[in-house]
Amino acid sequence: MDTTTDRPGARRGRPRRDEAEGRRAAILDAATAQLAEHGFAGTTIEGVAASAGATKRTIYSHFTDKPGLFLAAVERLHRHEQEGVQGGDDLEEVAARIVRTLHGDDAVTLHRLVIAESRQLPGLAADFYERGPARSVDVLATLLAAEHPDLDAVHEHAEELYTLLLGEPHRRRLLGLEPAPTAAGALAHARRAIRTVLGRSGATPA
Amino acid sequence: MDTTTDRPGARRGRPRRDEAEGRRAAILDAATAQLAEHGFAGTTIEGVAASAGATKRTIYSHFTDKPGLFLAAVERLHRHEQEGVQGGDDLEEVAARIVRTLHGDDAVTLHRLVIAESRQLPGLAADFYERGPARSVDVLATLLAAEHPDLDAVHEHAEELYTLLLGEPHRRRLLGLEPAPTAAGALAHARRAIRTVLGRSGATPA
DNA sequence: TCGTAATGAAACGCTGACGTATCATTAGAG
DNA sequence: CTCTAATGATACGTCAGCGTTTCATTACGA
Repeated sequence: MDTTTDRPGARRGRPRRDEAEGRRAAILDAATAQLAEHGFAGTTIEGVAASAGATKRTIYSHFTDKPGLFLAAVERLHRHEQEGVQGGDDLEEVAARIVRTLHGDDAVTLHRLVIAESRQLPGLAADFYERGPARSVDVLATLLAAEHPDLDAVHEHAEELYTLLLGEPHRRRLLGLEPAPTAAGALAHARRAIRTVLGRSGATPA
Repeated sequence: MDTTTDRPGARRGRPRRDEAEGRRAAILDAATAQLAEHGFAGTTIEGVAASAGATKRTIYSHFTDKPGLFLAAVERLHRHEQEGVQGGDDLEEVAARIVRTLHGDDAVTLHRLVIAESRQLPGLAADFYERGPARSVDVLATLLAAEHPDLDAVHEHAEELYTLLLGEPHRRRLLGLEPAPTAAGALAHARRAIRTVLGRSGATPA
């Protein structure tokens, strides 16, 4: 259930260097889990503290207040996703990696969280879209243009491709209705999406 | 700002028949707005009461408790969406109506709300998917099969079509980044999605 | 070696929200 | 006409959670 649950007999006093680093990460882990499960309003600092084996004292000294903790957790998820969607050379390979990354637990959690709080924090939603979907579409557009030089409306095709790379499986992931796909499933999904967008005929295979 | 904000000099005592009906609807309107904006945990009964021009007394007598109010609001949104996605005869016409309905404020609010609370209420998420996306996919599959008899893997094509009918515009709607499309925009979007799924060539136009 | 920084443990004040109860008032039913 | 049901206005008890503070304790830096 909870891997980092309570640690009742924690030593008191100033922690060692390595402990301090791990502590901060443990707090963010616990915060991410709580935020994903209960949303911002439903998450309690004491719950995070208990789950991370820390105390409110430590959390406040690291993150100032509740919004600070929330933003730090979201920022970390952002970085994870961006690392998983970096460009490559082969369209099919990149598409498959996008499928795997975006259907993973971290990306789905981030996506769900940003949607849930989008009314409260419109800036966060805009930032998410720019750094996430919009950036992925750009990556796909570049590869599409390279592999299919005579394709028109490249950006629109790239957007359709991105939409299909998520598709209903991703919606069901957002709703918590099914687990992440396997690597093989992700590749098959990516191939199918590419074929659909390129018009089944394969339009000018490079 | 708020159309139904406070009504300080409301008459006391038992309301007339028509008043009682309108009151219940006003409470659900206010609850829906608050839930969409702040989520379940962030919504307060007193806030709903103030916004609806009612009192907690009335709300509790109608809906028992906070979850009861939440479920009633979600149920009403569900019915609205289902009314807007009923079957028709023409694929293009039905697809365009799906685009218009699902990009509308009510459907987007419902979608966002269910995603936000999906961890807390998995049953709600499953119910939403069955009554919403899954049902729409079935409607589309029936029309696809009728208009394109030699199309294979009809259900998979219908699912792709549904995904494209939402697409990135719908994701941006969920994130609150853009307004609902116009009727003309929805029709163009539907046509483009159909063309993409049918392979651009138009595959056996009926 | 010694002072300082960072933490644990625990308690505190405060605010806000849920759900209930009381009293006054008015529409509807018999 | 009388009695009841449903509401407004208001206050209340209770509890949870935020952010702070105090004291004890331990690693780190000069």
